[in-house]
Amino acid sequence: MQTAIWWIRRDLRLTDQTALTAALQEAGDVVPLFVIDPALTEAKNASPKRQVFLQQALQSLDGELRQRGSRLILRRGSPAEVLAQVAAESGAAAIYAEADYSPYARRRDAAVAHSLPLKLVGGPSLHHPEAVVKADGTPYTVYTPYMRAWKSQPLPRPDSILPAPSRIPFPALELVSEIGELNLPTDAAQIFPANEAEAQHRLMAFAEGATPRVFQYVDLRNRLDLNGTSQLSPYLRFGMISARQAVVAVQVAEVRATEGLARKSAETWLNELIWREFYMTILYHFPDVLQQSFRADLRQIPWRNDVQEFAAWCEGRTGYPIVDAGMRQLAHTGWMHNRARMIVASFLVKDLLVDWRWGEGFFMEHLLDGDPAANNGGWQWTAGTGTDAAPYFRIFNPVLQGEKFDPAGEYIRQWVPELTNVPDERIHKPWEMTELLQAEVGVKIGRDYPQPVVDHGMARRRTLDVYQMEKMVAVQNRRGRRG
DNA sequence: TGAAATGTTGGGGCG
DNA sequence: ACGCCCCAACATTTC
Repeated sequence: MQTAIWWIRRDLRLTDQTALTAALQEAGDVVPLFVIDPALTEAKNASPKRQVFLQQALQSLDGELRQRGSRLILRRGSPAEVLAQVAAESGAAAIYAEADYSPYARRRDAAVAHSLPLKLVGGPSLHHPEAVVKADGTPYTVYTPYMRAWKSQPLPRPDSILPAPSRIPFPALELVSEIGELNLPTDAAQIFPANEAEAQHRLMAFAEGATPRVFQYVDLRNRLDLNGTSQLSPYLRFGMISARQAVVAVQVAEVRATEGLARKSAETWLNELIWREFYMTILYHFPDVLQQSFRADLRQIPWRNDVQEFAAWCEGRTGYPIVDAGMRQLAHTGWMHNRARMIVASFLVKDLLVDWRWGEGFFMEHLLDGDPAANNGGWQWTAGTGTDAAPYFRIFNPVLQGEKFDPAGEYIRQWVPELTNVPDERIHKPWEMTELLQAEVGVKIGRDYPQPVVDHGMARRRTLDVYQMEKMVAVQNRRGRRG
């Protein structure tokens, strides 16, 4: 009987588990291994929240494995060393893992493959970053043509989703595992329970059934006060469902949709999954975007980087209720509605003129779904510095965004409770309340809730000036170098 | 997956 | 009855 290692990274599931399936097919016994890698846990912008989520998911996965005659081997250390050690201890002839395309992951895997028989199978996206490229082999840098090419590739059949194996033979060996030593907070009222069953359940609740929520996605997805999105991002991030499963589920839903709006809704959600793969592809082909703006003409913006204003943003006390609600939702739950992400990001970059990389880092420290490709893509989009980015002059007005997407102020009242009694007409601009009204509703602006950290109208004109100047300078520099 | 500034139109008040 | 003005409502342009 041959033994193989199933090296688990960001694919913490047993359903549609191509790497595990390959290991089971090629060898009889399988050692499921997760390596806690100090290069990740001690990296800049590492996230304690995400670490807890991960460790809970590992504990849950260990339980699932035990029901199938296996168990999770958890070790700490450099992956290359740990893998060599476990291979020696178990006599494993091969290591199977789902591919991972981040720059660090590719370096790490290349180093492992240099000395060990590593076989990468499948990946966190449906299509490999090299599979969806232009006719001349170069990558797409604009979303829409990428999306069309993505959809023109062969898509999985619903019956191609692999069921979770019922038995996973483990070699007759004693292998040390640190899984029992995890010291986890037991917070029963978690918003994102970290286990595969929860992920599968959420996908089902969102995309299956007679009238699945995905059929209303177009109408509700931007509403901050309603539960219109799938809230699957942490689970996709850690592969507790596969991208293939999500795509198959939404395709099936789309076929079943009888009316146009339902079909369009399913299509819109699929497009969001494709944005995820678009940004993975961008990072794969342009790893430099983690260091600097994709667009060369916007690399020298004179950011203000006011540390006190940045702190006000981080802590949800900018004085703009919709911004503060988003930031507090993030701090409290490790997740933020996507519309809120755009609003708070626009505010940080375009109202406060803080370097988008500061915001990117903060999000990485707090988001359960924090992923370098998607997070970087989103921030560069907002800053107008990225691929297919928002134009520099697109600046969100936090009051109008609030009025549009949280019309009754319910999202604000949930996360900024000090404003609970502010009337709807003032909930998005509480600083306009008269002294009398402030006294009536028990909120003195400047004492109980902050004065706006900056005037939006002034900030908007300031940013337009700065970006315009920056583009002019870039054009002149190009001329200067040429002539 | 914006918002503000500017332009146009047309109804109604008014002398 | 007519012309003038105001301005809301909508459209277009600009950032």
